[in-house]
Amino acid sequence: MGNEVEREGGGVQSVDRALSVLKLLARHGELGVSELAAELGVHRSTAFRLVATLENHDLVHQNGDRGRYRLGVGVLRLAGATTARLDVVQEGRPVGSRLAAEVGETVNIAILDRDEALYLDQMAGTSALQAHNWTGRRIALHATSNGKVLLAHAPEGRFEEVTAGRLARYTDRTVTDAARLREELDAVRERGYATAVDELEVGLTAVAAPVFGADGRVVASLSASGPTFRLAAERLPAVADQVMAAAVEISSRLGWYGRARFGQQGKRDKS
Amino acid sequence: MGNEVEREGGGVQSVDRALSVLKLLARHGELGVSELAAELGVHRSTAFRLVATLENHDLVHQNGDRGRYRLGVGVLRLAGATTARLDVVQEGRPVGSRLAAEVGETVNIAILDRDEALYLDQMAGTSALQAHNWTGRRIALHATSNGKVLLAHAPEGRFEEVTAGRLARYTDRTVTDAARLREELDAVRERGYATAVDELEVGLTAVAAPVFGADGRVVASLSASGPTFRLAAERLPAVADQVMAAAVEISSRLGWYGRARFGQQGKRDKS
DNA sequence: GCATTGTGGTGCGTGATACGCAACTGGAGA
DNA sequence: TCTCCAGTTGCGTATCACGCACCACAATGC
Repeated sequence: MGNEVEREGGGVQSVDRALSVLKLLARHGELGVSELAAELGVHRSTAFRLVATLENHDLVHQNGDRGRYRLGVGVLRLAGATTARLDVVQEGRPVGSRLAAEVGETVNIAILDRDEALYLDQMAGTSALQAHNWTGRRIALHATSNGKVLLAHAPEGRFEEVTAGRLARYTDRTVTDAARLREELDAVRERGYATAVDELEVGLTAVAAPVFGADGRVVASLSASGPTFRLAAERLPAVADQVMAAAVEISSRLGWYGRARFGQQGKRDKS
Repeated sequence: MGNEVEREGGGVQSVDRALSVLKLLARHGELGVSELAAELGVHRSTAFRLVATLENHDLVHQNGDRGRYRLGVGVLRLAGATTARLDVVQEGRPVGSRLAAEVGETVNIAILDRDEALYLDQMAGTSALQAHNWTGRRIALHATSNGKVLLAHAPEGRFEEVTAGRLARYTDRTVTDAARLREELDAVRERGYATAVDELEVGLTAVAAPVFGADGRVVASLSASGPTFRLAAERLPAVADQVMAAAVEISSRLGWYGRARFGQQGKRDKS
């Protein structure tokens, strides 16, 4: 066949196409059979059978009787199972909850997803003011403490990708200069934690530390965040110590036996 | 047409199998190629190619180099797009936020997902104590105000399914008697709202009202919830009015022009 | 240490199957 | 009413996904 479209997915053709349908729907929100067919480069009937199969599994949902298609609740069911099964979340939740109770602030767990931070779980603190819930959100890497931690430990090259375009400015304290960001990331690796004060939102401060997997690579970031007036500059180092300790404990639960670089010996998890 | 009514997945076979893989992983958490092949009733190589295709789209993730498979972050990406695109969430968020500000309590939007309530979105209230975030959670129908609303307006037969087994008890005020639950659901249809006081968790009170779609059926439930001492019995009717008004506004945004069909039980064909 | 058993992973030929075609249906404008 | 364009569906055929056989590697047993 002549115009072979760059076989991005590889593997089983029809499955590949079906998953592409999901991605297209994620991007465009709502598409008709003909539009999908055009995007995939297949006949309308083929596209129809793909969405019909997806619909049988509740992964897409049709508007009205002969309407267009959009993503369905089956996706949400899968997502619930995904976060519940992810090691980081499973191991991180009890530790994170304790940390939230200790510092009295909201605790988040985030992972690196492409060029953004993906927030997986959130544990509410005890204090009055609570941040908006971030679970499932994806936020730029340069404006949050979690993002800085993840970017600081990301595979080489990611930094260049992120800083290739312009860095979005959220407040007047957002770091938008690539050189300054690089310096800060160096400091993050050095100290073992990152901070973000009024950088994503005025009045919001956060501290984050890396969580290591069994292979020693950073798999997630753990943060505590709250209003800047409660997380004042002089309190940050102390909070950072608590966050780092919690992050190390999660790491050890994930099978990380690496060196205790930050002066904290992780408790060993049997099994 | 017609001979194959039973084909569970129907449609494209390989896609059907791939989606079954996702469901199996959701249920079991972690499976190897051979286990998947056994579950699907196909050859190992076939199962392998399916997961490989899924992996190319980040929907599954392999543990280690030759390890087992589990659901991947691609699912979370899709889920983010799903909730963002769902009509109920899109139309409900502004209204829900305003409601949260008005009553000062946490507002949730939930839909009926099989025999559970699926919480789609949450808008934080202004008050001190904030409930834990429920977005993405799935909770039993008989113990929350949202669940009661959804169950009260669910297709006939759902009630029997839910009450077929034993109803889980969460607190000593949880309704675990099917007959009493049925009475309460009748009242919910009558009044147009549901309440749950200390039924899921001691100290937690909620009020919920139905959201109607363009076709007049209940598509979601809107609730306000907070600590019982703030949502005392004498305040509940007033809060319920606010919640119902907000629910009606969302309904009208969804194209619902009818009047609330409170007390309508017409769809019943009991035999 | 070597065989054994099991796993994930891979070329290859072939027949089931998923595809494109074309005709159908039903709603929306003109 | 006609036309147009969308989502569907029956059908024959060539494609492509399947099972087979086999490989590489790890973890067992002896």
